[in-house]
Amino acid sequence: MPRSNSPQLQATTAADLAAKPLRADAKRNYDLLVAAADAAFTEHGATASLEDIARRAGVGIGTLYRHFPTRDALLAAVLDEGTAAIVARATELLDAPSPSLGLAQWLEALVGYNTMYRGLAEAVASGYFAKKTAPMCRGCDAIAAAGAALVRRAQEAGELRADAVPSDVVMAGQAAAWVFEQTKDPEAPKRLLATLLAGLRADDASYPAKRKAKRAP
Amino acid sequence: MPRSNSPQLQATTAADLAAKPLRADAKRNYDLLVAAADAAFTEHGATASLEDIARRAGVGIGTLYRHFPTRDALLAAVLDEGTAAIVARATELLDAPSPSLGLAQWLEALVGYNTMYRGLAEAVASGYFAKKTAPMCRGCDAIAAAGAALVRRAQEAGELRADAVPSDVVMAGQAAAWVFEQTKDPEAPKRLLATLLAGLRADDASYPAKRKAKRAP
DNA sequence: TTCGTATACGGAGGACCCCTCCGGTTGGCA
DNA sequence: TGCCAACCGGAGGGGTCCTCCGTATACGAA
Repeated sequence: MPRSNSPQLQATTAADLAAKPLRADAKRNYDLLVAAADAAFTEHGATASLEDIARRAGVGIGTLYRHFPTRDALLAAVLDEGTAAIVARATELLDAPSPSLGLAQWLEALVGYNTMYRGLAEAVASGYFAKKTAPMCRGCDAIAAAGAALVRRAQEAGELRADAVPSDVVMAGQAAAWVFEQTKDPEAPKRLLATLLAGLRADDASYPAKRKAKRAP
Repeated sequence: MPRSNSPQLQATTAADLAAKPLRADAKRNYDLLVAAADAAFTEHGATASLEDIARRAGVGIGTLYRHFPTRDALLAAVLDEGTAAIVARATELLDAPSPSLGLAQWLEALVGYNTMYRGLAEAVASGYFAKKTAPMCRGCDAIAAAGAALVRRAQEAGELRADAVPSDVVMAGQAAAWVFEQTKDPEAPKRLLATLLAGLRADDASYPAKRKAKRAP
């Protein structure tokens, strides 16, 4: 069911970006694997057994590893559609009337994305910091960039503290997703996000936050 | 080095709370295991191999499982001291001149606690929601209660929004620790905590947070 | 249509891990 | 000193990850 050569952010996996098209059987197995992985991840979370996924797909374990050398590669392929969607949503919300409200809406969407499978927030977050070669990286970078643009827009509109770090805001979205995974309470991430955004509002008078108050070296 | 029958919160493990004292060899192996586990967790994170821990302790795997039927039981034993300390710190900070500053300081300590081993934030957080029988639960409940007291004090002092959910604040501390695990940037959780506390300040004018603004069903 | 080969397949197998079970050992009391 | 409850150790079954290589097949060329 997933897999759709989305216009932006296509070529998520090595298979896609290789010029030569896959052989017919390879393409078939690729699709079977992605579908099976989606089902398994949904059922057992992002740590579902890869051998089980191969079994579900009716394919040898070797075939799985040939197509997806790494669990993250498979995860990235399965998430392809969703990743494209969240990035698209960001560019869409770049035109929202209220920049800060747009950011808030996007963060909520980000939580939804990171919440598709159990353990996903962790996998995605680690994608941000993985070496460039990691397959997850492409998607994560795109998401981070998309979020950062929203943050900067809100800052330029004077709705967000100028000293807020864009990547922090995106990371906070991940953290909110993580909180949901732990609490299983759908309201928990919303509350977290709300107070977080409140703390990011432009009017300063910040918390005790000892800004650059480190004692001299 | 760990293990100290701390006055409050003693009897963390089944072994402690059983009236009859352990036989000499059992006690010795118990201590060896806790020490080995501390080293292994430090080195490989909270998912370190239990068989490796038994090997380090020079003890059979069966002995490990007899003393600690569950990985969480072992983790709880190893964390014993730290748990007592974080709880003690909370009661100590209950007397801090500024309630909100006291809360901030405690949250920073909480991040430190959850950051002792990689993957600890996850383990501790899941302790909050585990069934009562889980060994981790005792410690987590104590921590949660301690944190909640600090939150309520700040609320009563009018320094924190009255509608803030105490457990949310503690959970946010866990989330900050998780963020550190991901980013490996020691400043990241501090910034997160700072904006969070800023968002929790008493003066309302909250974010777009559509409080109870759901459209009618 | 047939053939040759690059490409892809599958699963056995080694390494690791979890956890249980039970025959053997030992501490400590009578 | 002797006994036995308490304790020990590790073999073993089941699971997962990942590699490697002999076998099968898709498909372009003849």
